[in-house]
Amino acid sequence: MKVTLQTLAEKSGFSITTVSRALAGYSDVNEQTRARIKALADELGYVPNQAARRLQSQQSNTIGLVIPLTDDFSDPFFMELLTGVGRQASTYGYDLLISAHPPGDEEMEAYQRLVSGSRVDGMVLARTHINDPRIAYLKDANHPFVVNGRANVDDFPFIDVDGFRSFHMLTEHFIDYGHRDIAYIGCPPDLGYAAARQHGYEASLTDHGIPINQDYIVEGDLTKPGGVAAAQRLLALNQRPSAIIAGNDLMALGAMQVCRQQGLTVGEDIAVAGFDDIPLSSHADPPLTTVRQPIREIGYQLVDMLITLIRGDMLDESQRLIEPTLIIRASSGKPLN
Amino acid sequence: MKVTLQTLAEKSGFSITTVSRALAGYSDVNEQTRARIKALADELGYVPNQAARRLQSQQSNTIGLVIPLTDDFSDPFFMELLTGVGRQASTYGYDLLISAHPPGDEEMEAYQRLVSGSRVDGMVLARTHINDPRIAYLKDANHPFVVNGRANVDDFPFIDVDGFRSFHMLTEHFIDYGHRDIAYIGCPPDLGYAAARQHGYEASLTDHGIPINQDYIVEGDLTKPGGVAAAQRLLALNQRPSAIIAGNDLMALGAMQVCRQQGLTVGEDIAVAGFDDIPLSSHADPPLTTVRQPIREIGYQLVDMLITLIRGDMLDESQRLIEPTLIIRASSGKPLN
DNA sequence: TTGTAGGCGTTATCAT
DNA sequence: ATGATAACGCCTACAA
Repeated sequence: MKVTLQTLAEKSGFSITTVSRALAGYSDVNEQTRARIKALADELGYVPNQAARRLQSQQSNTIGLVIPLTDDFSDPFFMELLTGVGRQASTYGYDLLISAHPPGDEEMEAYQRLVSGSRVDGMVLARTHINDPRIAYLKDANHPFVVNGRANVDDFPFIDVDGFRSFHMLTEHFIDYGHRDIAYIGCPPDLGYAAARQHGYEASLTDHGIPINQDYIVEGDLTKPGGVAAAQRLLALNQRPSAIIAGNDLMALGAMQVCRQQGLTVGEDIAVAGFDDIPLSSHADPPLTTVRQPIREIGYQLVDMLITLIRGDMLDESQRLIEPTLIIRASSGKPLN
Repeated sequence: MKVTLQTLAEKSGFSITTVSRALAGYSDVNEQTRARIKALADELGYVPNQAARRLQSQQSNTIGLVIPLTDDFSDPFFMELLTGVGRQASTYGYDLLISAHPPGDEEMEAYQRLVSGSRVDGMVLARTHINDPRIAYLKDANHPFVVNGRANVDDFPFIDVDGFRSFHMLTEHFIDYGHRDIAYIGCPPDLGYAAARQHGYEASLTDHGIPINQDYIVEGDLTKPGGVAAAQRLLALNQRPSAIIAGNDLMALGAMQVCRQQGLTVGEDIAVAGFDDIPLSSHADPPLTTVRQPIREIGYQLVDMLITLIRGDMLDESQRLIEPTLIIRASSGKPLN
């Protein structure tokens, strides 16, 4: 049932070599011969065996992507990234290998299996940590990889949305609306983008001479329950904030939920904003003000970069900071007077 | 830089065979020898080359999943499925190969590449069509596969949520609330589950002696814009329905949007329900009544089945219909009196 | 307990 | 224009 070059060779009377080259389009094959072989291949439904091809070519034509599995996982971020990466990979004729890993699991092992085992030609990393062992490993292994996000050492190819700008914009927006008591639900500090986001928030306050109130800065874990917990702490303060900026939309949605439960009308009594613009956000009640990062587009570009690296070509621009877009919705409320 | 069995053999002084078997845990290797070889392998960071291993074993230890890429794509369904499948696959030590395909593209070619090219040991199919060429192909190729969803011939392993029951339940629910003018936004009829869902709806009406009004049955395309279009037609009817059941949540959300735009308050002036319970639904305004299918759980079970098939074992139960859960939310409104 | 000798399917090199 | 041969890295009879 399995058709190999061998099969075609026997049935056609030519050698394996000739069959192989006829199919590969080499010029030194008689057109008659080629036609006959191609017809036969079609007829028998020949499909090259990838394992053999890879063993021979030392290439896998596959891109790897590790998805961290949180339990909270309807994470739309990865779906979008996956979509972008998968689509673009397929246009290059590359497969996409997904490794889905429970958190805490030895994630590094997954990387080693993929990389050193020659399963993939290159890796796409996302959600980087400040000291990311994966980056260290891939750099050390001298294996092609691209990153969405940054780490403390930035001497590797990455594409990221400008986190500083994003949160600066959000904070400006609220200050613009008249808020001064603006709280911030941060991201886990070990994440690559955590610092930049918080700096953006703080810088905007400072720009306007608003002192930074440490009570207004709480840490979140990127999940909705995390947002709930954080917001509860903020609303329990003696002087509760009039606006809350969350490090991502999921946490912002959690915060909104708490506000509602405590009888506050989001967009009137309190303003809330997030970051990501996940689909949920535009449908939330009220729709959530946020910052959009073009994740799918980032996925495309990541693959472009990665393929370039895999081919051994030079990157004309190995680090891109993408301009975010502020999306103002009803959760911001109206400007205070 | 690459460490192969060859490398270990040279450095250790043993033959490739011995090294191979020492690492594979064969019993006929001197424990001293094994220890030395293992230590060496660790030290040098040996990782088996997958391509070679696959070529030899004729197995890929990989499961394939094709994701259809619609442009409307924030489709949470596949993310959930992917999560379930990926997670379970990894517990079996299997990789997950994703093929993301633009719609209309020769999807079949993707399958052929994966299957006949020996890239994957088995396939997970989702969103099946009524006459699904993929199923025909995989059956013909005698290649292990499992399906989420059904087709017109059901002699293959699948797991599906009971679509008939689901829409029967939804319709019962609305009839219970006092509705009689209940419209249905259907799914593309070529989808495997389309018929069962509509039958569930119709059967419930018939059970209660409510005539089936063809004007109340319109076809949708599973997208939100599709739901918008369908709802617009329904609301333009002389006697507009008092309740709308959509074939999935995305369309239901589109319908809700139209209702709002036309000045109707969903949950009061008109009732709306969907199917899937995507994350969006619980956050919609008002939250959407729907039916939940445990997608991730289905993903686990699909992989269990598939691995069983790959190993050549028998399935004790090759077709499972899963009981859906009705989730009543505010979009149903209160019972009419 | 260890080693030798194939072979998995493909491509590249070198003859013919 | 075509074919024989080797090699990619691994596994597994079969020998020793």
